[in-house]
Amino acid sequence: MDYKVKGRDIIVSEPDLDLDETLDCGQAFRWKKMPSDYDCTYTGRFVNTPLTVSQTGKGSFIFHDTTEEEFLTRWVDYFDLNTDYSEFKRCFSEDETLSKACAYAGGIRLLRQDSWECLISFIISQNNNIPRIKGIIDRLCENNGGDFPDAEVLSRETPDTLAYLRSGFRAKYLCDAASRVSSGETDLSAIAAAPIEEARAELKKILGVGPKVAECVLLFGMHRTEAFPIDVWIKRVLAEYYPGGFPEFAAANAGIAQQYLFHYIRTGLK
DNA sequence: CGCCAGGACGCCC
DNA sequence: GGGCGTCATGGC
Repeated sequence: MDYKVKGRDIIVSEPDLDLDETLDCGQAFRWKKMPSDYDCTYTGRFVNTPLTVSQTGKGSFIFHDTTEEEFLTRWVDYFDLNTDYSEFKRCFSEDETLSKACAYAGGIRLLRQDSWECLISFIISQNNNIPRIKGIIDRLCENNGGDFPDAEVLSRETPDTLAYLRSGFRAKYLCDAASRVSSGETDLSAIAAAPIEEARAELKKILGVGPKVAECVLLFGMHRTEAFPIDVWIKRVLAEYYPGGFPEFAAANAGIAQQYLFHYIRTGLK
Protein backbone atom coordinates (compact mmCIF):
# COMPACT_ATOMS: atom_id res chain seq x y z
CA MET A 1 0.00 0.00 0.00
CA ASP A 2 1.21 3.46 -0.91
CA TYR A 3 -0.42 6.77 -0.09
CA LYS A 4 0.07 10.47 -0.44
CA VAL A 5 -1.67 13.46 1.06
CA LYS A 6 -3.41 15.74 -1.43
CA GLY A 7 -5.14 18.67 0.20
CA ARG A 8 -7.80 17.25 2.50
CA ASP A 9 -7.77 13.86 0.79
CA ILE A 10 -5.52 10.81 0.99
CA ILE A 11 -4.70 9.19 -2.34
CA VAL A 12 -4.15 5.48 -1.88
CA SER A 13 -2.75 2.78 -4.11
CA GLU A 14 -3.45 -0.84 -3.14
CA PRO A 15 -3.76 -3.50 -5.86
CA ASP A 16 -5.51 -6.04 -3.60
CA LEU A 17 -8.50 -3.88 -2.72
CA ASP A 18 -11.81 -3.44 -4.52
CA LEU A 19 -14.47 -1.36 -2.78
CA ASP A 20 -17.51 -3.11 -4.26
CA GLU A 21 -16.13 -6.51 -3.37
CA THR A 22 -15.01 -5.53 0.13
CA LEU A 23 -17.79 -3.22 1.32
CA ASP A 24 -20.74 -5.06 -0.22
CA CYS A 25 -19.94 -8.73 0.33
CA GLY A 26 -21.94 -9.37 3.47
CA GLN A 27 -19.25 -8.74 6.09
CA ALA A 28 -20.33 -5.14 6.87
CA PHE A 29 -23.79 -3.64 6.55
CA ARG A 30 -23.41 0.12 7.04
CA TRP A 31 -21.61 1.18 3.84
CA LYS A 32 -23.79 2.93 1.29
CA LYS A 33 -22.98 3.26 -2.37
CA MET A 34 -23.36 6.88 -3.46
CA PRO A 35 -23.85 8.50 -6.88
CA SER A 36 -20.31 9.03 -8.11
CA ASP A 37 -18.19 10.46 -10.91
CA TYR A 38 -15.57 7.84 -10.00
CA ASP A 39 -15.77 4.04 -10.44
CA CYS A 40 -17.69 3.97 -7.18
CA THR A 41 -18.04 5.90 -3.95
CA TYR A 42 -19.08 4.61 -0.53
CA THR A 43 -19.93 6.44 2.63
CA GLY A 44 -20.08 4.83 6.05
CA ARG A 45 -18.62 4.78 9.52
CA PHE A 46 -16.25 2.83 11.67
CA VAL A 47 -18.01 3.05 15.03
CA ASN A 48 -18.69 6.79 14.99
CA THR A 49 -15.99 8.01 12.62
CA PRO A 50 -17.46 8.80 9.19
CA LEU A 51 -15.69 8.25 5.89
CA THR A 52 -16.37 8.75 2.23
CA VAL A 53 -14.09 6.72 0.00
CA SER A 54 -13.93 6.42 -3.78
CA GLN A 55 -12.35 3.96 -6.17
CA THR A 56 -10.87 5.84 -9.11
CA GLY A 57 -9.53 2.87 -11.04
CA LYS A 58 -8.13 -0.58 -10.47
CA GLY A 59 -6.23 -0.40 -7.19
CA SER A 60 -6.55 3.38 -6.76
CA PHE A 61 -8.59 5.19 -4.17
CA ILE A 62 -9.41 8.54 -2.62
CA PHE A 63 -10.11 8.68 1.11
CA HIS A 64 -12.01 11.96 1.15
CA ASP A 65 -11.71 14.72 3.71
CA THR A 66 -9.58 12.92 6.27
CA THR A 67 -6.26 13.68 7.88
CA GLU A 68 -3.08 11.71 7.50
CA GLU A 69 -3.20 10.91 11.20
CA GLU A 70 -6.78 9.61 11.02
CA PHE A 71 -5.96 7.62 7.90
CA LEU A 72 -2.96 5.98 9.54
CA THR A 73 -4.50 5.34 12.94
CA ARG A 74 -7.98 4.28 11.86
CA TRP A 75 -8.51 3.49 8.20
CA VAL A 76 -5.29 1.61 7.50
CA ASP A 77 -6.29 -0.72 10.31
CA TYR A 78 -9.96 -0.97 9.33
CA PHE A 79 -9.18 -1.87 5.72
CA ASP A 80 -6.31 -4.11 6.91
CA LEU A 81 -3.95 -2.23 4.60
CA ASN A 82 -0.79 -3.43 6.35
CA THR A 83 -1.54 -7.03 5.38
CA ASP A 84 -0.38 -8.46 2.07
CA TYR A 85 -3.42 -10.21 0.57
CA SER A 86 -1.47 -11.38 -2.48
CA GLU A 87 0.20 -13.77 -0.06
CA PHE A 88 -3.16 -15.29 0.93
CA LYS A 89 -4.18 -15.61 -2.70
CA ARG A 90 -0.90 -17.28 -3.62
CA CYS A 91 -1.43 -19.76 -0.81
CA PHE A 92 -5.06 -20.41 -1.80
CA SER A 93 -4.20 -20.92 -5.48
CA GLU A 94 -3.11 -24.47 -4.58
CA ASP A 95 -6.81 -25.37 -4.46
CA GLU A 96 -8.81 -25.23 -7.69
CA THR A 97 -12.09 -23.84 -6.34
CA LEU A 98 -10.36 -21.29 -4.11
CA SER A 99 -8.20 -20.27 -7.00
CA LYS A 100 -11.30 -19.53 -9.09
CA ALA A 101 -12.91 -17.63 -6.21
CA CYS A 102 -9.81 -15.44 -5.79
CA ALA A 103 -9.66 -14.81 -9.52
CA TYR A 104 -13.33 -13.84 -9.49
CA ALA A 105 -13.09 -11.32 -6.63
CA GLY A 106 -9.45 -10.73 -5.76
CA GLY A 107 -10.19 -7.36 -4.19
CA ILE A 108 -11.90 -8.70 -1.10
CA ARG A 109 -10.25 -7.87 2.21
CA LEU A 110 -11.24 -8.79 5.73
CA LEU A 111 -12.31 -5.57 7.43
CA ARG A 112 -11.24 -5.13 11.06
CA GLN A 113 -14.62 -4.19 12.46
CA ASP A 114 -15.83 -3.31 15.92
CA SER A 115 -16.70 -6.40 17.96
CA TRP A 116 -19.84 -4.97 19.56
CA GLU A 117 -21.27 -3.75 16.27
CA CYS A 118 -20.46 -7.15 14.74
CA LEU A 119 -22.15 -9.01 17.55
CA ILE A 120 -25.38 -7.05 17.13
CA SER A 121 -25.21 -7.08 13.33
CA PHE A 122 -24.80 -10.84 13.09
CA ILE A 123 -27.47 -11.55 15.70
CA ILE A 124 -29.73 -9.60 13.34
CA SER A 125 -28.41 -11.58 10.39
CA GLN A 126 -29.74 -14.96 11.52
CA ASN A 127 -32.33 -16.49 9.19
CA ASN A 128 -32.42 -13.16 7.37
CA ASN A 129 -31.26 -11.71 4.06
CA ILE A 130 -28.68 -9.02 3.47
CA PRO A 131 -30.98 -6.19 2.23
CA ARG A 132 -33.25 -6.62 5.24
CA ILE A 133 -30.28 -6.84 7.65
CA LYS A 134 -29.09 -3.49 6.32
CA GLY A 135 -32.56 -2.00 6.79
CA ILE A 136 -32.78 -3.06 10.43
CA ILE A 137 -29.28 -1.72 11.20
CA ASP A 138 -30.15 1.53 9.39
CA ARG A 139 -33.17 2.02 11.61
CA LEU A 140 -31.13 1.17 14.71
CA CYS A 141 -28.52 3.84 13.91
CA GLU A 142 -31.04 6.35 12.59
CA ASN A 143 -32.71 6.18 15.98
CA ASN A 144 -29.37 7.00 17.63
CA GLY A 145 -28.36 10.11 15.69
CA GLY A 146 -26.69 8.06 12.96
CA ASP A 147 -24.24 6.38 15.33
CA PHE A 148 -24.29 2.70 16.16
CA PRO A 149 -25.71 2.56 19.73
CA ASP A 150 -23.27 1.32 22.35
CA ALA A 151 -24.20 -1.49 24.73
CA GLU A 152 -25.32 0.81 27.52
CA VAL A 153 -27.69 2.75 25.26
CA LEU A 154 -29.13 -0.44 23.82
CA SER A 155 -29.48 -2.02 27.26
CA ARG A 156 -32.17 0.55 28.11
CA GLU A 157 -34.42 -0.89 25.39
CA THR A 158 -36.89 -3.74 25.58
CA PRO A 159 -38.27 -5.93 22.79
CA ASP A 160 -41.34 -3.66 22.84
CA THR A 161 -39.40 -0.40 22.49
CA LEU A 162 -37.39 -2.02 19.69
CA ALA A 163 -40.52 -2.79 17.68
CA TYR A 164 -39.64 0.02 15.24
CA LEU A 165 -36.69 -2.09 14.06
CA ARG A 166 -39.03 -4.78 12.72
CA SER A 167 -36.35 -7.28 13.68
CA GLY A 168 -38.94 -9.88 14.65
CA PHE A 169 -37.95 -12.61 17.10
CA ARG A 170 -34.39 -11.24 17.22
CA ALA A 171 -35.30 -8.23 19.39
CA LYS A 172 -35.07 -10.24 22.63
CA TYR A 173 -31.64 -11.47 21.54
CA LEU A 174 -30.44 -7.89 21.06
CA CYS A 175 -31.63 -7.00 24.56
CA ASP A 176 -29.81 -9.95 26.10
CA ALA A 177 -26.58 -9.09 24.29
CA ALA A 178 -26.80 -5.45 25.36
CA SER A 179 -27.51 -6.39 28.95
CA ARG A 180 -24.60 -8.83 29.15
CA VAL A 181 -22.07 -6.53 27.49
CA SER A 182 -23.06 -3.37 29.35
CA SER A 183 -22.95 -5.16 32.71
CA GLY A 184 -19.52 -6.62 31.95
CA GLU A 185 -20.83 -10.18 32.20
CA THR A 186 -19.66 -10.56 28.62
CA ASP A 187 -16.24 -8.98 28.07
CA LEU A 188 -15.70 -8.68 24.33
CA SER A 189 -12.06 -7.60 24.55
CA ALA A 190 -11.26 -10.53 26.82
CA ILE A 191 -13.03 -12.86 24.38
CA ALA A 192 -11.03 -11.39 21.49
CA ALA A 193 -7.81 -12.38 23.26
CA ALA A 194 -8.97 -15.77 24.55
CA PRO A 195 -8.17 -19.20 23.08
CA ILE A 196 -10.62 -19.84 20.25
CA GLU A 197 -12.71 -22.59 21.89
CA GLU A 198 -13.05 -20.55 25.05
CA ALA A 199 -14.04 -17.52 23.01
CA ARG A 200 -16.68 -19.53 21.13
CA ALA A 201 -18.17 -20.87 24.34
CA GLU A 202 -18.29 -17.43 25.94
CA LEU A 203 -20.02 -15.86 22.92
CA LYS A 204 -22.58 -18.66 22.78
CA LYS A 205 -23.73 -17.83 26.31
CA ILE A 206 -25.52 -14.86 24.73
CA LEU A 207 -29.11 -15.63 23.80
CA GLY A 208 -29.42 -15.90 20.03
CA VAL A 209 -25.71 -16.56 19.49
CA GLY A 210 -25.10 -20.04 18.08
CA PRO A 211 -22.17 -21.50 16.15
CA LYS A 212 -22.62 -19.39 13.00
CA VAL A 213 -23.03 -16.01 14.71
CA ALA A 214 -20.14 -16.76 17.08
CA GLU A 215 -17.86 -17.50 14.13
CA CYS A 216 -18.89 -14.26 12.40
CA VAL A 217 -18.13 -12.20 15.51
CA LEU A 218 -14.75 -13.91 15.86
CA LEU A 219 -13.89 -13.42 12.19
CA PHE A 220 -15.30 -10.00 11.37
CA GLY A 221 -15.24 -8.33 14.79
CA MET A 222 -12.11 -9.87 16.32
CA HIS A 223 -10.08 -10.70 13.22
CA ARG A 224 -9.67 -14.33 14.19
CA THR A 225 -8.84 -15.54 10.71
CA GLU A 226 -9.14 -19.20 11.66
CA ALA A 227 -12.88 -18.74 12.39
CA PHE A 228 -15.01 -20.26 9.65
CA PRO A 229 -18.70 -19.25 9.58
CA ILE A 230 -20.90 -21.84 7.87
CA ASP A 231 -24.14 -20.42 6.52
CA VAL A 232 -26.43 -21.89 3.85
CA TRP A 233 -24.14 -20.68 1.05
CA ILE A 234 -20.93 -22.08 2.51
CA LYS A 235 -22.80 -25.32 3.21
CA ARG A 236 -23.41 -25.57 -0.53
CA VAL A 237 -19.72 -24.90 -1.26
CA LEU A 238 -18.62 -27.56 1.20
CA ALA A 239 -21.09 -30.13 -0.10
CA GLU A 240 -20.27 -29.52 -3.74
CA TYR A 241 -16.51 -28.86 -3.75
CA TYR A 242 -15.15 -30.15 -0.43
CA PRO A 243 -16.98 -33.40 0.40
CA GLY A 244 -13.79 -34.66 2.05
CA GLY A 245 -13.42 -31.55 4.21
CA PHE A 246 -11.88 -28.12 3.80
CA PRO A 247 -8.16 -28.23 2.90
CA GLU A 248 -5.85 -28.25 5.92
CA PHE A 249 -3.27 -25.98 4.35
CA ALA A 250 -5.77 -23.11 4.47
CA ALA A 251 -6.97 -23.72 8.03
CA ALA A 252 -5.07 -20.86 9.66
CA ASN A 253 -6.76 -18.42 7.29
CA ALA A 254 -9.93 -20.37 6.61
CA GLY A 255 -12.05 -17.31 7.39
CA ILE A 256 -10.38 -15.27 4.66
CA ALA A 257 -10.77 -18.15 2.21
CA GLN A 258 -14.39 -18.34 3.26
CA GLN A 259 -14.93 -14.71 2.24
CA TYR A 260 -13.68 -15.32 -1.29
CA LEU A 261 -15.84 -18.47 -1.54
CA PHE A 262 -18.95 -16.81 -0.11
CA HIS A 263 -18.83 -14.02 -2.66
CA TYR A 264 -17.99 -16.42 -5.48
CA ILE A 265 -20.87 -18.82 -4.91
CA ARG A 266 -23.42 -16.09 -4.30
CA THR A 267 -22.64 -13.87 -7.27
CA GLY A 268 -20.04 -15.51 -9.47
CA LEU A 269 -21.71 -18.73 -10.57
CA LYS A 270 -25.02 -17.39 -11.87
C1' DC B 1 -49.66 -18.48 -2.74
C1' DG B 2 -45.08 -20.81 -1.10
C1' DC B 3 -40.10 -20.50 -0.61
C1' DC B 4 -36.04 -18.42 1.05
C1' DA B 5 -32.72 -15.57 3.82
C1' DG B 6 -24.73 -14.98 6.43
C1' DG B 7 -29.74 -19.59 12.35
C1' DA B 8 -30.91 -20.51 17.05
C1' DC B 9 -33.99 -22.32 20.46
C1' DG B 10 -36.89 -25.71 22.70
C1' DC B 11 -38.47 -30.01 22.81
C1' DC B 12 -38.44 -34.77 21.65
C1' DC B 13 -36.28 -39.20 21.27
C1' DG C 1 -26.01 -36.60 20.61
C1' DG C 2 -29.19 -35.67 16.21
C1' DG C 3 -33.88 -34.33 14.13
C1' DC C 4 -37.64 -31.16 13.65
C1' DG C 5 -41.08 -27.41 14.30
C1' DT C 6 -41.08 -22.66 15.38
C1' DC C 7 -39.69 -18.10 15.45
C1' DA C 8 -40.91 -12.34 12.40
C1' DT C 9 -40.27 -10.02 8.33
C1' DG C 10 -40.05 -8.97 3.59
C1' DG C 11 -38.38 -9.99 -1.28
C1' DC C 12 -39.17 -12.80 -4.97
